[in-house]
Amino acid sequence: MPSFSLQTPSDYLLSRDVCSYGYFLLAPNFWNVSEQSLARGLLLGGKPVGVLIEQSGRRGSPLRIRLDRALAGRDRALAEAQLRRMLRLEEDHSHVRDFHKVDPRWKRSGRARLFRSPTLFEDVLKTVTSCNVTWPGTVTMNRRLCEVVGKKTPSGLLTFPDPAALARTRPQTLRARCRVGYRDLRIIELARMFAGRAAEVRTIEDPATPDELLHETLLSLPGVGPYAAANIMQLLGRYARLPLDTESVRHGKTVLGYTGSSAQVMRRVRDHFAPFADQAFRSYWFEMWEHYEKLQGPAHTWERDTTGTMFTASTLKKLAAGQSAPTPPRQARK
DNA sequence: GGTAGACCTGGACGC
DNA sequence: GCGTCCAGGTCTACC
Repeated sequence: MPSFSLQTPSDYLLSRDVCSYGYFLLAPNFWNVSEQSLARGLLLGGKPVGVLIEQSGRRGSPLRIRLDRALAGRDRALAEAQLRRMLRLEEDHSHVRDFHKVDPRWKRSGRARLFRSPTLFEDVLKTVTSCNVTWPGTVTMNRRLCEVVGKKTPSGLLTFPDPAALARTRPQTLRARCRVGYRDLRIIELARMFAGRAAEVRTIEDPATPDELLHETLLSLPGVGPYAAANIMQLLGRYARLPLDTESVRHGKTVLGYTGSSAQVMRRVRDHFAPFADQAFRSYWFEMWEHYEKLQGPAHTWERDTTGTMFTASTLKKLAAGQSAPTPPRQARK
């Protein structure tokens, strides 16, 4: 099996830094709990390749990337760039230290990096498929998008659909087979914008774009409102805005002890994290993540098809109340 | 600028 | 097993 190694920042820990955001539970990602490794397909110039990512030994040790087909120079560079994006390998130790200076609560565990997708397009689609739907619905939509529009690698792993393929897909197919509902036309429009590298996409991808303009541009995308725009911003490494949703209200009420209407609780949550300034999202997120781990155990022990499907409001409510969790649904959080 | 209602799916619940 | 209710963020129409 062809393989190569990838250097990591001195504090990098695969199990902690992958299992840090719910997208690690969404297809085509597959976190193998017993092996503590991540497998998925990547698309390199339209051609699929399966990758298996492992880290043996201590934090900061290099990653071993096993491939299910050999890669030539350019494809190898493309694969490496996608893996670096997904694993946030550009966020080095000094970057992590900056966050821990603002919020020292996470210094001991070392939490700072948030898992994301190999491409911005996949991050945008994963965000759009997490809106106005419960978590099991997001899980289903991503799995079916990969099964129906994604490609199979030589070893049978799946890739996330590329924009060009999704742009060619009929809305009825997305609705009937991928269960995306009314999101069908919005997803196709997004795919067209990314496939055609629309001006909006170039603005969003440009690291020099100021936060305000980035936010406005994201809001102009189909299917992207205030929650999705703020979430895509954190996925781009802009942590000042909070993607406030019903989970924020639940966190505000159950963990922070706030009372009042949803709008009032949301305002208090936003004000609570305002002192963390441009690190607000990470403080907010790791507080919520710690709460999930208290209820479900460490994230690196969550199986995609069982624990990973259980993040529904009612399950969390029951778990928080100390009741036993119900049997998980057949199919396999943010 | 603020608000009400439609959009669609699937889980929960009652019978 | 079936029917009904409800959760979930975005978008449009309307005031």
